[in-house]
Amino acid sequence: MDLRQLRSFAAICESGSMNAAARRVRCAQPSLSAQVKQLESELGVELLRRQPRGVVPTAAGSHLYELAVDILGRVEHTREAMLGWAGVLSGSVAAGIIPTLSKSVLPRVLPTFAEEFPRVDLRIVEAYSGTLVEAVLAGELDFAIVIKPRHDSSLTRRKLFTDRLVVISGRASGFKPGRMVVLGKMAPLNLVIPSTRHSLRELIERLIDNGELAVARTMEIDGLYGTLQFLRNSRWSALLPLTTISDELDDPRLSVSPIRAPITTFDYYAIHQVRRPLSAAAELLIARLVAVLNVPQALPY
Amino acid sequence: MDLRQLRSFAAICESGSMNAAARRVRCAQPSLSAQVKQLESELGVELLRRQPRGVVPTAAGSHLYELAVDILGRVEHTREAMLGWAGVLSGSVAAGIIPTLSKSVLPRVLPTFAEEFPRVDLRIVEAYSGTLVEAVLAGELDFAIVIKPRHDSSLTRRKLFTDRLVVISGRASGFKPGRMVVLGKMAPLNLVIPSTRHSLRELIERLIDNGELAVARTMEIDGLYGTLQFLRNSRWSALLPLTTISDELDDPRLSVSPIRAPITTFDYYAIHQVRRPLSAAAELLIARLVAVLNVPQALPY
DNA sequence: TAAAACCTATACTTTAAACCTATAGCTTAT
DNA sequence: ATAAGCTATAGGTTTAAAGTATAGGTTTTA
Repeated sequence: MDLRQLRSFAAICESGSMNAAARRVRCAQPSLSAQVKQLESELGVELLRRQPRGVVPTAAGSHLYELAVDILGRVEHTREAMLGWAGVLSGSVAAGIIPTLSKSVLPRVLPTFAEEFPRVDLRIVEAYSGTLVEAVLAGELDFAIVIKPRHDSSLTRRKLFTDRLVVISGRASGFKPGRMVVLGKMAPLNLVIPSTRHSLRELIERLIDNGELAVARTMEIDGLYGTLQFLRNSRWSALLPLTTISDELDDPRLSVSPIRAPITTFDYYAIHQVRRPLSAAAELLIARLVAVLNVPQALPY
Repeated sequence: MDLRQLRSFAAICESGSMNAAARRVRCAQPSLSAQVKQLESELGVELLRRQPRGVVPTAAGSHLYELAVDILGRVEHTREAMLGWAGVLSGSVAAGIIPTLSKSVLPRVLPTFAEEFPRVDLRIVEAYSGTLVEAVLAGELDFAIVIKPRHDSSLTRRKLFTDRLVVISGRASGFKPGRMVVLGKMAPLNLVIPSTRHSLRELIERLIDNGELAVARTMEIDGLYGTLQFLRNSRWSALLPLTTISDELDDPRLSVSPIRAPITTFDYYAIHQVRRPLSAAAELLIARLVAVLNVPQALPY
């Protein structure tokens, strides 16, 4: 009987399926199958009832789950007690982050964080909000930072930061950098918009539908780098979060225009499972991210 | 952090030395060295202070020891709970037994025991009392069955059975099988005696010194099979426990004579560490041994 | 009713880690 | 001063775990 076996077994019980648990524990499904089989062989008891839709713990399996959770908790407590002895922040953090934020924020946070806390095992997943929410719910991520968290009773949400959209265009389009604009008074734009998987797509579409933003043509491009590269060489524009393009503010081939009206702000939220409180390391990582977000994004004009 | 590492670390703390712990855990010493090193590296704390005479746990090491013992105990409890679910006796038993008993008793107990309890991991060590006591004290054996346990406050002793010496001789010596004898009235014997490592040597020497047994010549032979083979082909005799030679009672080349006087009885004791109570499996093994010992050794004459 | 999707179990290969032997380096007894 | 005892390191071997591919079976869908 091994800690790894107990961890796997607990994950299977909590996931209700070996496949889901395999994704969560980040290993191949046959490994879990073999581990459970080994456990059952060693203990001489059937632990899981294999069913077409997954697995269900037997009475013995449920009992083992209770005991295993207790043991695993104590092991974790022991590890933290020992690491606390040395005054070292430790643990593992699996965080999800939307591409919008990852481009500008991660490079400013991760290097120092990783160097400052070498015993913290970091895993960063970049994906769209929907994917991240699923991953958090499946237990694959400790937390995620998203824009529009869907309401779920098993999720805790915490507002981190309010961002604003800006108009970013190629210089060829003739916009004067730093000049505040009122969307409704602009000439119809050639607008690059993200795919529907992107949370901001909805916000942008609403502006257009409400007549607050006139568009001549639209083009759907997914991927920030591709969008920016296209803008640099064209007369097209895009609506992007200020945070996202903070590195491009002084790019001579781009023009960034803050929006005076209408209100185009939106919020970033951290979400995590209610039943899985964030570790100290995770809290600290969030704090670092927020700190970088709060650095004033003064337009340098 | 692994259960194996915790087990090794606990054994090292209890042994006070990696070498002693290696013998106890039954592995090579470098393995333990590597495990501790790995543990220290992972936890970022020095756990053991290496000293010339062994190792001493640091403050962090002592704390880890407490936590590890708790965890290991719960793991053991979990295993037993699961095995109890299936109604299977299990565990591992390391038993020491003196050659005097092993020859006649083990063959009658071990086969059925091993078959009846397939999940019990058996280890039987055959050695003289002194060696066995040391092994029990070192934690290498769960218990041992010996004749004259030396008094030690950390050992628990339990009387199992009272045995008696008999005179066993080659038929050529002219003794009538089954005829009870009074040692003092016998003609001087050519007597085979065991080495001083043997617990019964002292008892036999006392008989001689007290004049209760007259000997013409003595010969020291260690090893039961050698002694019996020699007796079969000579006019020599030996004083052996009745239990030991119960299989030779109807050997036509040997003659066994019970002793009427003086008292030549002695006792077998089970010993184990006070701080390590016997497992259910160990208790059962002892019970089986006693049961076989108590089978009446009626002389078939 | 047939096919597609999903889940678990097995066979086989590859990769990783743990173990063992031998030995060096050091300290304490004899 | 030499021998004995303890821990640490190096190198080679072996065992065990993980991964890929796939078979077998059940439910859902077209």
